[in-house]
Amino acid sequence: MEKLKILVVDDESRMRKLVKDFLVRNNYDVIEAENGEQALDIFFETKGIALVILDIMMPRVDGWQVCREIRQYSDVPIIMLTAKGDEKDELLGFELGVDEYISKPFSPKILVARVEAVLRRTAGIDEEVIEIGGISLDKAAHQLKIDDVPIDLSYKEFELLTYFVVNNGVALSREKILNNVWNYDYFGDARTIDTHVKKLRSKMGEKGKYIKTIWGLGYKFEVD
Amino acid sequence: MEKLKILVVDDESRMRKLVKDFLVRNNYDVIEAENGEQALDIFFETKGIALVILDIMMPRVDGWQVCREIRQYSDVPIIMLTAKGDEKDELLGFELGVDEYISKPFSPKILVARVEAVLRRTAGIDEEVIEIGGISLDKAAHQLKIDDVPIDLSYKEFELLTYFVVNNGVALSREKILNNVWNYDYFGDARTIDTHVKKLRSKMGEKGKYIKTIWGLGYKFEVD
DNA sequence: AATATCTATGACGAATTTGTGAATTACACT
DNA sequence: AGTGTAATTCACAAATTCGTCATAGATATT
Repeated sequence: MEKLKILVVDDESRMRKLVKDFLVRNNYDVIEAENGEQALDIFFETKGIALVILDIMMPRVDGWQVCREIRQYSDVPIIMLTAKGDEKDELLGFELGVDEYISKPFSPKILVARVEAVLRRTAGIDEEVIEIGGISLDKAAHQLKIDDVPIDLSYKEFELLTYFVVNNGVALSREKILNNVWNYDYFGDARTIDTHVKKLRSKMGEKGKYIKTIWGLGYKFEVD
Repeated sequence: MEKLKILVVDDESRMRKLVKDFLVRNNYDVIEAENGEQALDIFFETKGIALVILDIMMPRVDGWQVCREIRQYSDVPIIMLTAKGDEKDELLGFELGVDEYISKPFSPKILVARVEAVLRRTAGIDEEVIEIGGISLDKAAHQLKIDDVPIDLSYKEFELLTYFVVNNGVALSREKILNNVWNYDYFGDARTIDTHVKKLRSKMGEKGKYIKTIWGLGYKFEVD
């Protein structure tokens, strides 16, 4: 998965650096803006910003103003940096559609925890679909689509294919497959995997060849 | 629209009364519990609780424990009442899936604002009429129409069909269906779902096929 | 090239799951 | 209590899946 982009807006460079450091260390991609105008410019010119962290207190165009403008066009989650315990701020913020608050001063852990909570709440909802090489696996619907054509799989077939796709490019021994797709208490014939692979390949048509046989070992899913 | 039910859990009756008053004044229906066990009993016996407000500090079964137990079966939004500025609490809470915090002491406005923010975030699907593929479900009137022809359903049938439609395209296990359409304390035969599905399908005529069987898993509502 | 080992495939049947009609129970309203 | 409706359970039929096996084919090793 790609890194998520977070736009950090604060007029104090010291504060920006602080926030950025924590986030970068947690594998986010951070873009900085040092005032409101710049923030809006960057936001509307940059695609795929997953979250905006806004300081309220900024000269000329303050955090509220930035928030309002963004909200006219976007539902991107917004976290506000606020002075400790200012209730009026929080109330205004909820009306403007702010997702979360962080009071200064804050600890790195709180920062990261709230960022992740917000992202989980917003983006996390439908991360249930895996797509690769024209193959789409919708875990929620338990549905395979190949080039947007729905293809019915049995329960086991779906589980097996999901396991293959999640481990894209990794060679999997039969034992490993049994332990992960079957219950641990299954002690039957490992050859049953072959049979399921056969069915998968035939149901998947042209794309069936993505399930590769590794002689003497097992199988590997790989898109050319 | 009906009043939303909020479960308030706190061992101090003074605090419960305080919270209740604010919420009642804002047109919520408040249920009280004075300890963790009672909270869990009430929660799992009462249908349609839209939000739980939990005090962390309670004797015997504390707020965390209650939160954990609820989260095993339900995604109901949870707000925690916490002592001011306790970071460790917040961090633990995010892991447990807490939606929001309110530090004591708090003002009525903050309380109501956060409650509404959380409900707005989660309760999103609250339309009166759901329409999809020629099927129209009027929640208020408890009436199904198929191609504008009214069709009478029993209470359970309507609830079940609503649950299917709201989760359009999502595979639902029998267990999940039981937990959401039946009360949490129903421990009867899951096959009763089959019977209701049968009746639904037959009453829905041609559109009955939208309720699909997922062999070895459960059911899925999906319009082709 | 011969041999041994591993994999692919089609067919079959046991086991499991689901569909369905009928019987039973629960429950509200007279 | 009696009636009628809805909800649940039950029993059996129908459908589907899963694993095994036998055989054919493929790959590596000598």
